[in-house]
Amino acid sequence: MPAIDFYLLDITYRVAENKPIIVLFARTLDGKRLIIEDDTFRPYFWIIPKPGQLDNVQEKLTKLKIQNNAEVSEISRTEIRKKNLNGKEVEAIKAYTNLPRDVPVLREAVKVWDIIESIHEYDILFVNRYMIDTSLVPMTACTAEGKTENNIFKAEKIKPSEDPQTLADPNILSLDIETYNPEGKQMDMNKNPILMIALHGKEYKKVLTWKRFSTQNTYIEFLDSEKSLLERFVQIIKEQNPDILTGYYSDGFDLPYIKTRAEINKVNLDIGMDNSPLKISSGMTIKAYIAGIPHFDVFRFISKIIGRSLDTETYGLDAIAEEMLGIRKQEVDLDNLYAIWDNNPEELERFCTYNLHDAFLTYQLAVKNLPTIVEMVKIVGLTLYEVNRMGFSQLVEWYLLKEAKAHNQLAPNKPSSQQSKERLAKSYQGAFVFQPKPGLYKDIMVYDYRSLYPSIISSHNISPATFNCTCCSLSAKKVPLEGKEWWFCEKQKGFIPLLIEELITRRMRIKEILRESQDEFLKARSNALKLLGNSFYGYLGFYMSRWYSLESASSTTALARFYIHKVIDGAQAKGFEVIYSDTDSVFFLLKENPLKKATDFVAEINRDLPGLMELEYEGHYPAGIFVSAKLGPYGAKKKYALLSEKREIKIRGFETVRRNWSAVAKETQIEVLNIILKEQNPEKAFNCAQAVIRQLRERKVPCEKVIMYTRLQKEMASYEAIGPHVAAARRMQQRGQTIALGSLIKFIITPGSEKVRERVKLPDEVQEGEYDADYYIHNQVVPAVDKIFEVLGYSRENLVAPKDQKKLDAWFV
DNA sequence: GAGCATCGGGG
DNA sequence: GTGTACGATGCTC
Repeated sequence: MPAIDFYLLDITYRVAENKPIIVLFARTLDGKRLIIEDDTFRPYFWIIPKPGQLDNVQEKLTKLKIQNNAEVSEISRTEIRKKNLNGKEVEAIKAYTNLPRDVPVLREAVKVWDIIESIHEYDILFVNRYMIDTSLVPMTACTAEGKTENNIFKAEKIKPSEDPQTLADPNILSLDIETYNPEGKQMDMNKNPILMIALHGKEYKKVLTWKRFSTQNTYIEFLDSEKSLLERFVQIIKEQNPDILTGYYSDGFDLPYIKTRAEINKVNLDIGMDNSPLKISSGMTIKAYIAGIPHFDVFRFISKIIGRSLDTETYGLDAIAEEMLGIRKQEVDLDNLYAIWDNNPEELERFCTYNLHDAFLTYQLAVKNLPTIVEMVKIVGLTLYEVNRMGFSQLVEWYLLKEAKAHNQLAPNKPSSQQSKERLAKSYQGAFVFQPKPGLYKDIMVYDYRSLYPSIISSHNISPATFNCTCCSLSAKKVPLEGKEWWFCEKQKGFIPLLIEELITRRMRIKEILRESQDEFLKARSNALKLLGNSFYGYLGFYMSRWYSLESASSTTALARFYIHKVIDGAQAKGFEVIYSDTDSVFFLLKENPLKKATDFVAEINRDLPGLMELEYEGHYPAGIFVSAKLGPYGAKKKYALLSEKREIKIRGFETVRRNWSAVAKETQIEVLNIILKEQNPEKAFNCAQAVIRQLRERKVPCEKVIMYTRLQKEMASYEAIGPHVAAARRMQQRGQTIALGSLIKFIITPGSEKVRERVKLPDEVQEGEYDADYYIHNQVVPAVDKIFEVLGYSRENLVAPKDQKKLDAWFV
């Protein structure tokens, strides 16, 4: 029988003659598009009868028939299987139906029978069920046997290839649109047309627009209407034939916009590989699907998965591209695009450049993030489209569902709404954070537990199935939680701890290889394994989880507290001064102790740790500063700055660095920390801060350093309190600029005796030196550094009104 | 302070 | 479509 090798890109199904037919969208190894159909797979779900009712249930199932208008739902076939459900062996009936849609109908009918215990896996989408049961892995090579009919390969057998290579160098095409928008942030796709569409591929650049102007740019192509622009867009997608289509928030903006405009202009958007149209599904989250072309929304992936490991707090394209690529967006005044479109089309070129640049950034971000998402696809076993739209808990859940099949486990059900409410109402104790003592320290040793939560779950066999097992009730060690008699099985490894152990050891092996050679794909795999492994703990305590277990989640944190205390107490007993600890890390001072004493101590801790748990050396920091909290004499948690051996400053939690403070405040803070930590010269740092204050007073600070930035949080009309930024926004409106929710407001506070809001001016309205020195001193520079100097014994008054400086005998505590 | 509502991203 | 979102933040009572 003819066989064919292919990369699987996407999957859907259709119904013909009361049979479901799986449709696989693939790319052959030589780059051609291919549709494969498999009509051998049938929907099913599981029923567990009550004890002694197996035959009764089975017989009743065979007779079950639900008539709904012309449609009849029935169980076509049953099988009896021994399965495992949360640690218990059960006899379950596998009930097949004709069509996927029969499953919910029949489940409703069976649900009320009093001879059944429970029903399982009735809500797993048909195509996902297919992916799990066949073990096919998207983006990697698969093999099908069968024959070609009418350009469609009819598969009889289908499986992963012997050597399942990953699709290398896929053809990615990114898109970005610009729209007519006279109302600022408020957008109306039913009213306002698309003005431009930019497309960017590896060797492809194009901007389509429908107003002519003279240009030398060959990538700009003029059309004569929005309708022809959209038609040309469809044509280009078909010509370029991308393996992946990407955009930035294209789920929620670009593609829905294109869809709406295509409907208004009566343009056929049949860009699916089966000629089906672009589908926009608007539930609570809007999604854009194209059959056969995985749609990769970079924003979705970053905001759900990658974002938390980035420094940026906003997920706008500009901030993300700057952090991940080191390239920013082009600056244009988008608020005026509509006016220029109407009145000055000769000025449109820079908007086309801007449009293309956004598509370029998106393309680069897609290339950069694809390896990680592809590794996730390979672990979880669902399509890129699906994985792209999942959060951490869903990734874990689908991974568990896939592995459940392989381990003969039945999946527990999702909670009912009643159950989720009950789960939401419960909480438990989290991580331990050591209250730091404010101070400037030297020779700080930092150790942390490697993958603390995952390694606890694995090493202590934590899972719903192993919780308070009957076999170990007397012998097992209890979880260190007061008032609880909790333990986890010590005889039989649980399904979840087994998987997490696998993830950890797989990652350890990869990291071993990575020590020798830097390989981007192995790095991505390591990253994907880490992200997934770290999500198990959260998953166990997440109220929507199938394998939810509050006992497991709270035992994990209880053990984490136990193990971190072990290090804190042990270090103190050895004579080290512990200055800080948060969740999985401990900071202590070396003082006069030799380094060997610290390494010996840590080796001793490691000897007693079970399983995969390990306390690792994180670093030695020659200097570090911990500042005090807003209130009281104790130190602020999660707020410190360290100097590494490589003489790099590591700042945590100083909010002024991140927020939209003026440059003069930010720069002063960083400079002060640098001098204190690198030169260990508080006096010089103090003088530096005083010098800045003096320069402010003498109006020598350039205006660009005193500009403040705020993004409008509300529509202008809804502001009751007129803060400086609202006053600035009003000024901008008076000058004819369109201001709405989200507009970036730049302003400067100028001198005078009126209220602050009456002294707000826009950057281009002020002369050099025209700023309110007192305002910048007291509201910007001083708050940015006063906590730092407080630690050093300088008071706020010293800083602002320079007199003789206080002399400190010892800078280091 | 709990409970409800909105927002994010995009032009 | 064998599915329904999520976590942070602000506003109101």
